[in-house]
Amino acid sequence: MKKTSLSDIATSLGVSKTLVSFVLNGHGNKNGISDKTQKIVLDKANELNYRPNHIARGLRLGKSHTIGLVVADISNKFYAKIAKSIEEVASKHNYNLIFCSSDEDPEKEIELINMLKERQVDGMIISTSQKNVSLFSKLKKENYPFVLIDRKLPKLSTNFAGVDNFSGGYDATEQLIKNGFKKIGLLKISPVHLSTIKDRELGYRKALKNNGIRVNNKFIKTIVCSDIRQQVRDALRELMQPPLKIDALFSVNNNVTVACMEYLNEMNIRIPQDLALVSFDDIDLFRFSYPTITAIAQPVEKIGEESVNILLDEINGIGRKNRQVVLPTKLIERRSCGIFAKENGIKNRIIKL
Amino acid sequence: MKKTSLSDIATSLGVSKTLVSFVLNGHGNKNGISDKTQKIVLDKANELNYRPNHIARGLRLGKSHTIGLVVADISNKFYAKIAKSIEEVASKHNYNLIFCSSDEDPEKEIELINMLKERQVDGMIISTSQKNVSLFSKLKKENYPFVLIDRKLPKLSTNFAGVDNFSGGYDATEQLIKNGFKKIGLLKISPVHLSTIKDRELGYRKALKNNGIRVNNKFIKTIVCSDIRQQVRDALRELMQPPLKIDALFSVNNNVTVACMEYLNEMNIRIPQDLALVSFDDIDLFRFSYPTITAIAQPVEKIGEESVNILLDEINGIGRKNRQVVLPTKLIERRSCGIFAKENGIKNRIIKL
DNA sequence: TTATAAATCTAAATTGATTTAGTAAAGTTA
DNA sequence: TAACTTTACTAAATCAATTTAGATTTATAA
Repeated sequence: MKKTSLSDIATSLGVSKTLVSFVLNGHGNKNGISDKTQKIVLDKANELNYRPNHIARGLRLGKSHTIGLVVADISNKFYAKIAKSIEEVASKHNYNLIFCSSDEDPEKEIELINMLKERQVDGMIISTSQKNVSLFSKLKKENYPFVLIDRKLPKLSTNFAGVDNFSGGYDATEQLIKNGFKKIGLLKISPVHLSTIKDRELGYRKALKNNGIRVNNKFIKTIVCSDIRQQVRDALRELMQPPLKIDALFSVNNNVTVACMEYLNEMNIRIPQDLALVSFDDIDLFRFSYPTITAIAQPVEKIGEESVNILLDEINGIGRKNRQVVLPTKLIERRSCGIFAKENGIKNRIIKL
Repeated sequence: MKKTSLSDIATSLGVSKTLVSFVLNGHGNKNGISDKTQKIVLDKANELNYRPNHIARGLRLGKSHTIGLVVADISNKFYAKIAKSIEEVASKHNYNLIFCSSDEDPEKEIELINMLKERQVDGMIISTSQKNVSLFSKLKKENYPFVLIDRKLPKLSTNFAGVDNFSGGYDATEQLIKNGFKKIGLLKISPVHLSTIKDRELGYRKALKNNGIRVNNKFIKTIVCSDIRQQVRDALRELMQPPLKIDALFSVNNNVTVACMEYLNEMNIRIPQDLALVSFDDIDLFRFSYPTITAIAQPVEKIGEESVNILLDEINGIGRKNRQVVLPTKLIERRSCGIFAKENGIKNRIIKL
């Protein structure tokens, strides 16, 4: 059963393709096609179960009505949720999504973006792993519409949708300080050049400083994202033993946090009695884990929504260039940050189950 | 900066498009293009930063090198993981993915499949919500390559990749029986016509029967998927009160299980002391929750992998039709099913933290 | 009755790549 | 040197739609 094309309809009715195209696109009246003819065409299209060939139309119009989405890691629930929200909003506007994951590999990201260009996507939404600005300054020069999400490039002005990571890092750290902790470690994740990681660390440093605590650089460890499990083990081992002996930890990434929980559980190190914990990114697991985990929540749906809106505006030539939407984060207080510390005194932290 | 096309290269070198096409597709030698000319073309393509227009090529070749993926619910971690694995395997074969979620709506599913056809995807991978067989028998008649995943249609022979849900349901139930429970409830999820749900229930029934326990239909409740939270509450309330008073529960869906945990926690009903629990689908959360949750794990990566392989084989006209890959499930034993029941006697179930 | 306007409809170009069926020129052989 | 082969290349059709510029036909007005 061959697919029905415009010409099939035209031929079978003995009219021109032009006429059929006009009618099916709703331009019949505008082009003075009689109502009778319009009905005949519509009926025939229906009868033959006509479906327009989107590729042919795309070629002719130079538009694919498709958005490319490149996330850094689709297995991360944070990005999965953003992807879902982007898909939803895009499909409301009749745009489709081609989605891909760069797996934090800048080279793969470049390849993916080239692939998406070959596929003539109308625009892209990207959470970049690039250190260098060149990929995106080129894209800007080519006038290719794109929006960065989550991570921004400090040296380049682009469209952006994400959160205020500095405040997030600040709030997380301050919560621990408020609860009486002073020796607060920081686990960040490589690549360290990412704006998100950097800003969260700056927030951490500022919070300590504002509360009269000296930053100890030995308390700050970097986890390489390809080997989270092992590196978290090593880092925690060092951080928790003398001479460092931290009593609280701020983890800037949910995958790192989960690895921490795994290790701590294995070692019978109690949260928060032996080590208090605050994580960036609020994932489902943190509500149900033992103990529940205090986290900095990001408005994921909102980020997805805004990014699509900005992109579609740019595609349609509406609005200004280089729009930056920076959304607030929210601290979700749970058990892991030692919320009972104050009541019971630091020496004798107790939590209720 | 306009994009470079084949003609641009041809014109700027004063040769034909044919020649350029031959060279860039590696058919230069086959078509007797001299090495010198080939080099000139390659260099020029490089200089002009030529990228083939995938849409134009797709139109000409009648192939888009794109696979459409329709899942029932992308926010379900189970499908998210399958999607990731499919994307990975597909991209290895140079295929891209357009992914969409039907949100368990059969009408939306039909629309999505039509949309994917308009976009000329070379094939589709679908976890269907259809009750009716007609959509897919039509697709078969049209010779459109597709593979069903997770859920199959008992009345239609198609390509399929998924697990043995009957055994999964059987194992889950038997585990509870082994641990001394006799009043075992079942929470299934609507729409109930889905093969997965049906088979899991059959497994549950068979396990009870084989162990000499009469099936009590009042122990079986259906949760409507659009209102999981409330319906789980109502169902559990009824199941746990006299006269039913179940002591164990088999939940056939991870979202339902999470809702159960939430409710039980709220009500201070202890797992497994007051209610033992086994869930279908092993998600991260179950490893870290309090208590940890016994679950029937599905080989998600494998399902994704197999589905792509079957689809690409069909697209390339290799292999037989209607291939069915049924993979085994695996019971992951954790705390929630009362693993200490036997040691301590049923009257005095104790778990260690 | 003829010019003009309005109402309907169409031929052909276009989009960017692939591919079939060639051509032209140079080289080889009888 | 005519006939053939080989080498190196190209014109034009094709895919399925959209759209510009115009062609008919009919109706209206002078």
